[in-house]
This record gives sequence, structure tokens and C-alpha cells, in this order.
Amino acid sequence: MSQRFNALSADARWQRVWDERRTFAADDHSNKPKSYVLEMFPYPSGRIHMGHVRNYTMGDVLARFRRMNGMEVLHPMGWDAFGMPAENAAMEKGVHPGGWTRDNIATMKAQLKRLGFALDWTREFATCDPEYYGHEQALFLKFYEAGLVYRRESAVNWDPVDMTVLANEQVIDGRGWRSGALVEKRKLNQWFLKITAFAEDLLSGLGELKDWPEKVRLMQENWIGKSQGLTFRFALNDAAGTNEGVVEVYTTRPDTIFGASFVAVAADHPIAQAIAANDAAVQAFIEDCKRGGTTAAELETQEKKGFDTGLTATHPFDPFQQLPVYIANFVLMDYGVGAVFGVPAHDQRDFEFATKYQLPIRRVVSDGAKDAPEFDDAEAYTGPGILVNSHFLDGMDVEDAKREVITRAEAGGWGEGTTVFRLRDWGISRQRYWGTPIPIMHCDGCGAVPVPTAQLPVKLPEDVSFAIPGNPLDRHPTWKHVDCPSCGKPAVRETDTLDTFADSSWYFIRFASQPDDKPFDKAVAEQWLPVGQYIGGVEHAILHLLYARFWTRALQHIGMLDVAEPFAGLFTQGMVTHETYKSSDGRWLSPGEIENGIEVSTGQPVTVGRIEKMSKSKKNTIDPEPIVDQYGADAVRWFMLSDSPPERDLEWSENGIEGAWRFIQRLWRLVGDQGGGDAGEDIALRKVAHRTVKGVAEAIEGLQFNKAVALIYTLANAVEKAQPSGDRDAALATLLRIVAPMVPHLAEEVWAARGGEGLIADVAWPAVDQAMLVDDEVTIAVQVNGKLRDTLLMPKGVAKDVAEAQALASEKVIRVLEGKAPKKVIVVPDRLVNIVA
RNA sequence: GCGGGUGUGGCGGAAUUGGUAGACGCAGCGGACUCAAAAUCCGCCUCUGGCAACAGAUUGUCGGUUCGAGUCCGACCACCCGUACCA
Repeated sequence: MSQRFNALSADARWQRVWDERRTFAADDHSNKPKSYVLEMFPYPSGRIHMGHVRNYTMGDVLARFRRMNGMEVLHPMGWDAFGMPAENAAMEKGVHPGGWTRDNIATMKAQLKRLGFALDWTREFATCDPEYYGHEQALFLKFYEAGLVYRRESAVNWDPVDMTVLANEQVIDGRGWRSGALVEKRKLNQWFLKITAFAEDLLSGLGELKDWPEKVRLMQENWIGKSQGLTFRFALNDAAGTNEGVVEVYTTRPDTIFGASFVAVAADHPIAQAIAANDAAVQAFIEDCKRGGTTAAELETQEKKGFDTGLTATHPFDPFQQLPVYIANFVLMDYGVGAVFGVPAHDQRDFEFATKYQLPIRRVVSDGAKDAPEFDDAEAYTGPGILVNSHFLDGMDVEDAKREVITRAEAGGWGEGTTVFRLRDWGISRQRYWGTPIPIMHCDGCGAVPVPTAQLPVKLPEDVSFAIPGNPLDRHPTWKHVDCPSCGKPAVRETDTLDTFADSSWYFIRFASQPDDKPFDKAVAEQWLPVGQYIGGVEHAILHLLYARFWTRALQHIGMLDVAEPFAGLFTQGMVTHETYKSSDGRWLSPGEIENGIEVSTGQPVTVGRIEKMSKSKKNTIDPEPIVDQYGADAVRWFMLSDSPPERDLEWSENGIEGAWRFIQRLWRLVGDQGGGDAGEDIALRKVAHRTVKGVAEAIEGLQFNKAVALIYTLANAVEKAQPSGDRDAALATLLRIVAPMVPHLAEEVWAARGGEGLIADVAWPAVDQAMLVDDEVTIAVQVNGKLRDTLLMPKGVAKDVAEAQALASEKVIRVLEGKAPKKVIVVPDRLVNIVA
């Protein structure tokens, strides 16, 4: 074997062999135990970035490891190919979104191939393939039949200059990103999926996902946001005291009802709308509420504004107390019933509102220190406590008081205890071209009519223009004009397309089974599902993962698939980061524009900024492809796995990849060594080898690749230092196998050179001899008052009193004790002795 | 604003889940080999004081529980992710 590992030739050779032999094509009919390893499929943005490399390397190591452990592994790849960037490219460069996307896919596929991932490319598809989105349309119609789809008005960001809907991302500081116009909310009729029908199931299902990160389950739980509260009605009166009907409110704090000082309704609440009909001032205020975008962060942080309607609401427990009714910009029509009562002393938002409009602030829950009705603290008290100034509730704790108010409201017939979820139905309408057409037609006579299944897929027209803003489907001359399948009269197609989250809500099912005539085959898909290990960025912790969970449950609900949870195991990996650089005049600079701290083009010194996520805007990206050219796939893979724990950020560094490359070469020299055939024993080395095998296996299964790497270094170090022996030869053979999932090209090359049979990709993971894992000696720490003073080498399992006696006999201990008698001695077997003096 | 997370040497991190803090790697320093360099190999490497033995300090900050805290509890600080039309 040559002195150096020639990565470039080895990479190409083995990638070709794996391709030709279809080594990683999963067999639906295998009788081996099945394992589905999946990484979140990429959006074809142009080129592979380091985040992809890291994500797919992790999944690849696990997939290869499971193959070596006798499993039939499904490890597929495809493309999340619909989305806004393709339309942006179309507008900026005059290309077709489809062509742009296809080109990107070709580039990125070639780049992925060069990293030697053990992927089943036979199952590849892109979500923009009509074969895929046609089946998605079929699923949409199944959901429609099952009553899980409906249409209603909902607000979008509206750019009044470009006359177009903007994504939240396209609103910058309240203005449209192209026109610069102030964005406003506008209501459109849009399609929704009834995810709230599954709120309870999606919540309780989290309990079964024990192989999900706790943080993701928590985030989803809070997102679904189940709360118990009271829905009740205030009698509504005008200024003259005449009854004007009722206003219904929802609250999670019925206990604080005696602290109420106002009622607030949303700007689009029917009461607000009714008053506005003949009051210009109210109308103006409601118009004012429409300013700005639709994001929660914007709504929550904007200035709290209210408009006093002049109406009052009668307190249900006190007919003499009248609460002013406001229209407020912070009340959302989408949550609860679109109206709340304000308790300034015990809700921070209400507190700010009351302060601004000089409404009473009355304490009704004691914080333990104060209980007078006058409230003079700087902020609301929202903690637990005992009710005060609340008539019959006085003396109760918060929970008891909630129950008491609900009981009385129900008895009095003016309210009921209700469960409300924060989760809102999934708005799936997008006023855009590059997405799955929603397979509905609108007929004047018949209303919304589903496209007949035989007419699927509803394909996107190719001849579209992006010269002007707005949805090209809407202004296409012919595409939307059809005959109603029900009555035959002229009708129009729905021109909204589906949210791309719909595409990614079932792609993992299509990977498992992809017949031509239906979205998937139930029995085949169920063989693979749920996905055993799903890996991707934590930024998807809520939306994508919740939508996919919902979609799967909806399929189960309509009997198409008997799987409740799509992803049994989830792992969220960290980002790849890099230093940022700025020129002397404040421009971002890419690493390539700098040499030795000097900007090459100007000769000016460069400022090194913070380490941040690689992004085009900060110019701190490193293109993986030239790195692979220079160092080979294995070095890149090794670097991606080393050092940083996978769930944390990984800082890309030149030193890091250099170090990985050096280790690859060292490994090559080491495992390339044929060994001397020496029969001698080296029990210590044998122990290290077996421990390493066990430790690496556990680390890979636990996706703790940095630990696996550290263990492999330890074994490599031990083998290098060892004298020739049969155990050394065995350790080398072991080392080769355990690095195979991480550096597969090098491993195949050595395996072949050493005359190994077949591919190392198909070889079994080494067996562990349990006897090699036990130690007969242990090092015991000796502490005085918890401070380490000495260590003792003792036989494993030594009796407590022996350990104690030896510890007390230690010279160092005697010196520290200075003749004082120990008060107490704590002995932890095989671990430590702590002398309390 | 709200929800979630992270914080340990010069750097990335490890720590048997309450029991010897700093494994392993990177960088650095010293040495070997070489005419020289690269590569490789050997050694040192948390900080402070000390020639050393050794002593003291140290896991974002402050406080608490415990024989013993990186790990548990409370308060705070900084940064990151998400916030429903970016994917």
C-alpha cells in the first residue's frame, strides 16, 4: 500500500462501486429487522452548504452502523423543491422557477454524491414532480371529504403598492421588501386544515415520544397550549343604560374576576364592526389597527392601544359595577373568543393598558406581603397566592377560586368551564405560483367543487411570467378556466397553492412506498414507519414536526395508514458557524477576500467579528465542494463528527479540517499495517479494544459522535504504542471496522487491500467480550472535607472498612488532619473516601 | 413580548448522572529526525504563587441545599432558536 491515502481516487472508486452494486438500496422484502434513518430533506437553494454536510454525515454514520448490525436500512434522499426562493430567482434573473430548481437539484445531487453517503437514490423524488404533488392533491381531497378542510377569512400581510401578499420574511421593519410601502393586514378567503381537531391527540401523543429531545416536546406542548378556563357573558349596555345584548369573553383566570376593570374586544370582533358601521372615529381606530404585519412578535411588542366604545359591561357578580368596553389592538380574534376582561393587577399587558388609560388597578390576589386593594407595584403580580378583596372568594387559593367561579357561572347559566387551545388551524393557502395547486374549482352554481380524482394531477402551467408582482396563476389567460365537473357550466380553478409545509408533511411516507397509482401502499409503508431516527435542525422543532405529526394522524383518522406518530426518534443538530470579517469601512468580507488579517484587494486591515451561523448575508460561508476536492470526503466527514457535540453549534475552522486530514493519514498508515502475525498476548490492549467497540457503539446509537471520535483516538493511540502481538493485529482489524461508518472510503480501500471479502459496508460490527470490560483494580479518591488529598490504588470491591483504614493511614491525610480526630468518614465503594474533620 | 435552549482552560469539548474537573482533539511551547523545510515521532501544556515539594483559586454572575455541586434549588446576566406566509 502507498504511504499516503489518495482520497480523490479512493472516493471516486468506492462511490462508483456502491452505485453499481446498489449497495444501499433498501429491500422492502428483506426479513432482517428494518430501520428507517432519515435526515430532513434539503431545499434546493443552489449549492450544498456545511449544514447539509453535517446533517447528512450524522445520519449516514447511523445508517451504516445499523447495516453493520444486521438491519435492513432505509436511508433515502429527495428534494423539498417548492418555495419562494425559486420565484425570487425568476423575478431577479428571468429564469423559470422549475428550471432553476431542477438545475439546483442536479448540482446538489452531484455534490452530495461526492461525500459518499449511503443513500438509497432509487427512491429519490422532488416535491415539484407532478407524480408527487398529484398524490398530495389526492390526499388533500381525502381530507376534504373527511371534513378536515374548510375555508374562511384570514389576515395576510398586504403590500398596498405592489398589490401583493407578502410572507413575514418579506416584511422588513413594517415595510414591503421591494416597494418599501408600509404593510397592512388584509383579509382573504383562505383554505385551512383542521389541525385543532387533533390538538388533544397531538398533545397526549408527545408523552409517547420518549426518544425525542425533552426541549422539543416542551416547545410543542406550549405551542399547543391547552388551558382550562371560563367562557362567560357580560350583559352589554349603551351609555343610557339600555341593554345591547351580551359580549362573550374567555379567561384562564376566572379567579381574578373581582379585579376586572375593563373589557376589550378585537378590532375585527362583531361588536367593534357593528359600532364602526355608524361611527367614523371607531372606523378610523379599526383602520389604525390594520397597520403593520401579522406576526405574533410584532403584535405583542407593538404599543398597546385601545378605543373606548362608550359601551359598558355589567359585572356578573355585581350588577352595580359597570366595566368600560374597549376595542384593543392586542386582542386576537383567532384566540379564544376574540374578547377578554382586563385584570390590571394580575396581568402585565392589562397592567400597561390600565396605566395608559387610567383605569382602576385593584389587587385581588395577595403576593404574601400585601393584600390591600390599592396596587402600587411597578408591575403586575402573576404568581400564586390567596384571594383578597373578592367577596366570597376571600381566603381561597387561586386554583380553588377558579373552580368556585366556574361552578357559580355554570349554576347561574351565564358561563361554562371550557378547554381552549392556543393552537390555531393550519392556513394552507398561498397566493403564489411555485407550489402544489389546490385541487378545487369554484362554480357560481355549485360553490367549491373538488377536482375529480381522474383529473389529477392538476399541473402547474409552464408558461408564466414573473414580470409583475402577484400570483401568475391568477392572471394566466387560460389555466384557471374550466368546466364545473358537477354542472358543466364555466368555473374557475382555485389559484392558491399549498403551503410547502404540506409537501414536507408526508414525504417520508412516500419514501417508504411509492406506487404509481396512489400516494403510498399502506402495508409497505407500515413496514418501515415510523421513522426510527429523524435528524434535522432545531428550527423545525415546532412547525414542520407538528404539521407532519398532524398529517400522519389525519391519515390514520381516515384509515389510510395505521401509524399515529411519524417519527419515533428525533435528533436536532446544531448549526455550522464561522468567524465573520469586516473591512476597515464596515463591509462584510468573505474568508477568501482575506490574507493574514489584510483585505487582499485594498491592503487594509480586517476586523474579526463574532462567530455566527454561516450565511450569505454575513459572507462567512465555506463552500464544501472545494474542501472535498482538497481533503477528500472522509476528512470532511471526520471533521463534521469531531469535537462539537452534534446538538451544539460547530465552528468551521481551517485548523480543524487540517487536523482531520492528518488523522485520516495517520489512520491509513495504522490500519494499512498488515501486522506481524505475532502470536503474543497484550491483555491491556485487548481490553482497550473491547471497551472502545462498546463505547463507540453506544455513542453512535446515542448520536454522540464527538464521544465516538474521542474513543477512537484513544484506541489508535494505544495501538500505536503497543508492541507487536496477536492482540495488536486484532485491535487493528477492530479499529478498521469501527471507523468504517465514519470514513467509509478509506475503510473500503484498506479492506480491499487486506484481502477482505466483499465490501466493508456489509461486514458485521465487531463483537464485544464482556469479560474484557471489567477492571480488577480501582483508583479511590481520598478527600478531607470534600477536598482531594490523595488517591489510592485498591482491588475492586474492597471492603469499606479496609478503604477507610487505608485512607486514614495516608501520610497526606495525616498531615492535613494535624492530629484532629475525624468526625465522620463517608465511604463510597470503589470510588472515594471523604473524611469530615 | 412570549416559548425553548446554551454558558467548563488560549480554543472545541469530556466528566460513569451528586463522588478525583479538564478525557480526546486543536492551537502553542520544547526536543528528535533533516543541509534545510514539510511530514512524522517524543515531551510539556487551567490559572496564581513557588526552584521545587506544595499551597490557593477555578465550570457565566450571586446566593442556597449537601460530608461532597459542573451536575440539584432560587435569583440574575449574556447569547442562540422559534413565534404560525423563510425553509
